[in-house]
Amino acid sequence: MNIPKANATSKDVAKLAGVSQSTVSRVFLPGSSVSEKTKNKVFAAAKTLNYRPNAFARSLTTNESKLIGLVFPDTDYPLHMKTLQLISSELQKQGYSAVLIPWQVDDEALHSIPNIFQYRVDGVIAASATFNKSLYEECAEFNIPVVQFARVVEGTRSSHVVSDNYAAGQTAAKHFHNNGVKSAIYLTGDIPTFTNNERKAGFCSEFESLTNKQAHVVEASFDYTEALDKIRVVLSQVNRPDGVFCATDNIAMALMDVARLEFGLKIPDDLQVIGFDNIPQAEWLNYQLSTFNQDFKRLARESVKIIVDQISQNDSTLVKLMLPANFIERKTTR
Amino acid sequence: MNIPKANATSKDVAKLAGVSQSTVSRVFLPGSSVSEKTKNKVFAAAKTLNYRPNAFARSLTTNESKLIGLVFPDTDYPLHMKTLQLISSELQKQGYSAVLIPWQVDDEALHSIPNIFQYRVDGVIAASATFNKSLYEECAEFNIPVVQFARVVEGTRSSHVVSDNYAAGQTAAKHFHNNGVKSAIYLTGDIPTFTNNERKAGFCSEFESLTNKQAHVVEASFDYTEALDKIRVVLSQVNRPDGVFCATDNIAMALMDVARLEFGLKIPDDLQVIGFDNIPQAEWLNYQLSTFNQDFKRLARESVKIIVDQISQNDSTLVKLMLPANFIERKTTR
DNA sequence: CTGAAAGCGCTTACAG
DNA sequence: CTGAAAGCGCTTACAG
Repeated sequence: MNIPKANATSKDVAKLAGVSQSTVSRVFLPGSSVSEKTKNKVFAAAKTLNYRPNAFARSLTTNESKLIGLVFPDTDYPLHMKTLQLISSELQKQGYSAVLIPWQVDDEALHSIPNIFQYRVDGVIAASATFNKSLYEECAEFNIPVVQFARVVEGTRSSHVVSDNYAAGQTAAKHFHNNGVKSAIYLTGDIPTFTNNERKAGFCSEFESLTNKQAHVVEASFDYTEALDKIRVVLSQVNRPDGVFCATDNIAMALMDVARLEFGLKIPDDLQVIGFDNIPQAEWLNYQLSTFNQDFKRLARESVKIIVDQISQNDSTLVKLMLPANFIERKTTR
Repeated sequence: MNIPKANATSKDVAKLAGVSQSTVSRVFLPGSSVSEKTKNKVFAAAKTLNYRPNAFARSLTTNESKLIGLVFPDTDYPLHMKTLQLISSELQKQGYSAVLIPWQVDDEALHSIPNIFQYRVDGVIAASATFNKSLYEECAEFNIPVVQFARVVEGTRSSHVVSDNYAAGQTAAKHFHNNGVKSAIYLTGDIPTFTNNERKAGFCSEFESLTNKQAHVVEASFDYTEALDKIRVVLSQVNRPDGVFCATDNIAMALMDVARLEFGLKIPDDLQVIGFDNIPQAEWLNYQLSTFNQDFKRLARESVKIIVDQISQNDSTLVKLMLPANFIERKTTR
């Protein structure tokens, strides 16, 4: 076995196959007119030399990189990995690859962005809710389409694919009402996001219109440990709530732990809980949390579709999709 | 405000600044000799035109892409996101960007790899334990260095940075012995990995040499739900174990849930549990799991350092690092 | 269907 | 310190 040259070029392949370099190029371009015979010769030569077209050289002439920038969150939420997984493999199906744009909120933002734009990504998928707007401006400046995944940063104009958070909030309120909840609260984290606000608004307005009572909003934290103290305050109140809709499953679990372990409350008898996200822990024996499931697979597919369409058709139409989030009833509601 | 041209080139900048194109190029190359004066002229022009050097064109001449392929796991384990985060920002500090190589175990493997090699990544960091060897072979063929992060695929020759799993296993055994555990088992998942085997070996051999009793190994699943039944079998045994070292925190939590909720066992009184990974849930009120913490930050830093060194010095020395994993004692051990 | 040639936007010896 | 020119490995009109 002879060792193939580390990096064969189309020229090398051409020489070995006895054709011109442009012919080799055509062979690797889908839809070009090449005879079966030369095609086979070229493939054979390419195989011998272990040839792969150089994507950089291609980008230089075609002016598209087939690279999508992926802005991803800096938190450790159990779902994000799956998200990345889905987006990235969906991208691959369409012939694109994903370049990571890590986004640290507390970073000297100016540094990481320019870096990434040296690679001329064809588009950006943003799966982070908490980053600032400079990225959007930067993209606009370079005419790079961006689609927001499962969230929308306020004050930005871009396509997005999200779950219908408002409707989810309404559904939660209806369930509480049907299950006899008298005093409800919306327990949320400290960072306001658009999708979270939607959930809150849907929940509060629906609960009020149904019961004529106001659902209070309590701001704790998206971090389990940091949320604990606020939760203790809530459960110590004289008129303790008997129904809590939580902004995330994570918060819901903090609530359940404190309620059961420190206040000796029974769930759902003394307290009904609904979460949001359907993280893996939601179906654990100890939690069995009623929650909302987002269709991440479809969210991924749709956001990739949008970005690819915008790139290939050079169409800057803003697309905003809102997919239903399904209520999963488990054991924390009656 | 005038709209800057979407994609200014060094030529455009040169014209505006009144210098040659090569001078512009030098200005953006660290360590080139350019006078302060022309440097400023060029920077000004670049700013006006919103110029960014085109990384693809650069790659074409320098023959390095400043891109690192990142193979990441297909599971939803809570730690992986943090891992990605750390590696990717560490990479950024060194002037590299990360391209995602999603790895589906059940994929027509041949399809996704070649795709990625069209981008000529300078190196690969593999953070997935379960993928097959073709990637390694592919990398070898193209002379691309790879370093394995926190795991090692058996039968591959490549650098790696891992925690000292054997020592962790020993530590767990010592703790059990000191705490009076009489009957110990190692509870693991279904997919054998090198690091997991190390943990098991360290635990079993140490427990035996300490107590003269054998520690049994039970194979359940890395998936919470799938692990449940095997756990029920274990706890139903006549001589139920009083100490279980789990391959992951995830399994440990499945064990705790079943033990407490279905068998009414008290932890740590009736059963002592040690996990591995220190996932966020380990410090939740309901678990307070004693476990081992891997220094992911350092693992990330070291693996990036190795890959960058190998690239820049074109040095193919295999580096194998083994960092200590710290035992975090919480409430599931006495 | 195929080849020769120009060009994509850089870097890098080579002169000066 | 600076400029003119070659070259990196492709794609893409343009001829034939």
